[in-house]
Amino acid sequence: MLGTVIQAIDRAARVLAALQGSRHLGISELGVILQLPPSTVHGIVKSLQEHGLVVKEPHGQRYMLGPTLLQLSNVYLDTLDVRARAMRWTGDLSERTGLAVRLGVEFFDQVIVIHHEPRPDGTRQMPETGLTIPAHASALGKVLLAYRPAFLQSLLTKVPLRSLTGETLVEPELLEKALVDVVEKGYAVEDEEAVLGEASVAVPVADRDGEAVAAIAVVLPASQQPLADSAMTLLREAARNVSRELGSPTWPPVVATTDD
Amino acid sequence: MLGTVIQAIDRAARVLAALQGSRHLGISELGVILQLPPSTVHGIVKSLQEHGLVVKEPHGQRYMLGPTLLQLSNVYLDTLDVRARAMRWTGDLSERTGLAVRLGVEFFDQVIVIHHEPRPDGTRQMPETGLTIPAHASALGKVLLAYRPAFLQSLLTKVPLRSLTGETLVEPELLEKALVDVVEKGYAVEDEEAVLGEASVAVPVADRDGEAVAAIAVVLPASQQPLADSAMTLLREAARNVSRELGSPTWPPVVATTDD
DNA sequence: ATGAGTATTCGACATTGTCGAATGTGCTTC
DNA sequence: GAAGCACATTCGACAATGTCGAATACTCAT
Repeated sequence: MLGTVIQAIDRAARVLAALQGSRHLGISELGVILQLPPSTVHGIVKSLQEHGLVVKEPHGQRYMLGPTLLQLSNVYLDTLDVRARAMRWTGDLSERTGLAVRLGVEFFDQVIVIHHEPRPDGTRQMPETGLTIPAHASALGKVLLAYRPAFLQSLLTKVPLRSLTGETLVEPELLEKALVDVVEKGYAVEDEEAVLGEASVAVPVADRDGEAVAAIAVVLPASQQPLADSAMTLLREAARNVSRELGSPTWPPVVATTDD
Repeated sequence: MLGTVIQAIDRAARVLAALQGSRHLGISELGVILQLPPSTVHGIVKSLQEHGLVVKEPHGQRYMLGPTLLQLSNVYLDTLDVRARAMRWTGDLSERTGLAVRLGVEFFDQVIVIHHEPRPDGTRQMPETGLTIPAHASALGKVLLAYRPAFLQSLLTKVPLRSLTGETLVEPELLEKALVDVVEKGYAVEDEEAVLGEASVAVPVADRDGEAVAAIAVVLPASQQPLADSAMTLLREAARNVSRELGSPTWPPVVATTDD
């Protein structure tokens, strides 16, 4: 059925995606973005509104995403076995390294953070759960690309790769070379490729098939590169512990075969 | 158009709602829940899957909610003016009271937490953003019911009201009486109505129309009722500060007229 | 109050979604 | 490994639904 989706549902999802991008949009604006007549867009938006998936903004005519998405996403997070098992270990990791920790999974050509432990220094930090980062520009993403060749293949159908900073690897050949390195070393480094001034190191989490299904990263200021050996050890231990709880026979994982 | 939604989109939303309830469901199970043939359900699910709104579980045939919901909900939270403005004040409130704080808005017959400040005592607490609570069983909800009569009217079309604990108010007359009290006092109390052992006190947040659009609650153990006067003052100040930033001409808000 | 821009309603009809039948897949048991 | 059962997925006919242009209503700025 892939390739033959229900058009009305596809269009509804594209309305949500447009609102994700631009936040507040009127019917006519959505029509322009989606290349659809206003009356068609109106029908879609009203149908989504009925379920709280979109709402009209409080003082105007434009629409925005709605609260049902928040409720559903809470359930999504609750359903993730890897997240539930990682909570304790990522918490420990953050406490013992003094660093923020991210747990990420594959999300189209990106990685999405499904759990975030802020730096345990008492400062106020923006919650990161739900943030998406291009896979090739993040340590989390590079780990998943390295251990999941199908993910890399899928990504490479979408060249040109986006450049976030001057440090982002956008040449496919350079990226592939870097990913070989990741598998050899068992971890990936991100050095200002996604966010200036920010570095991170990520390692894979393996499931019961022994394949990488997630990645754990610690985040540090770029000026404090490279990561201390002690933190590296704690990072690897956390990932190994999560992997063991998921039933993984081995750690680090095997590189998945591409003909899954 | 309310009442004449696009059926395919309505069905897609109902698939999401079914997965919200039961977490993991196969096509046949969804068919039973939705009263639709498996092949129809399959088309819907595949269309949602294309956009990451549902995924197949890692080792099985059943489906679950997908990561796109997390990304979209992050944007939803980011879009909320009241939340952006409340972040600082709820943070202060939590610090100064030593209590957990919730910011909630109306969500069908419930209230949904759009921001959560954990108790600032360094203990690990479950994140509550995205949690929904029946409106009549929570201080947050009772404030909104009291100041937004249309919300109460909508709720009362859905009797019988659900009982969560032996303390929950389920008689419409008792609830309405309690809500009159809320407006007189300017705050609502929740005393083990939603969760045994848990109490909270909530006050309204007003927007530029001078109407309640959200509520802020502090959460305390039921054994520590009633809330200290000092904390009560801090709670009211936080709500007033958020309201002022939203452009409210007055605080506490007026009770909205029912013919909005 | 007026006008422009936009949202919403309405209804004809073509296209799309639906759904029953057939086929394929996965899992359990022997 | 084979068989059987439960369930998922594919296929295609056709009816119902979604689409979209025209008309109407609403909102906002001047």
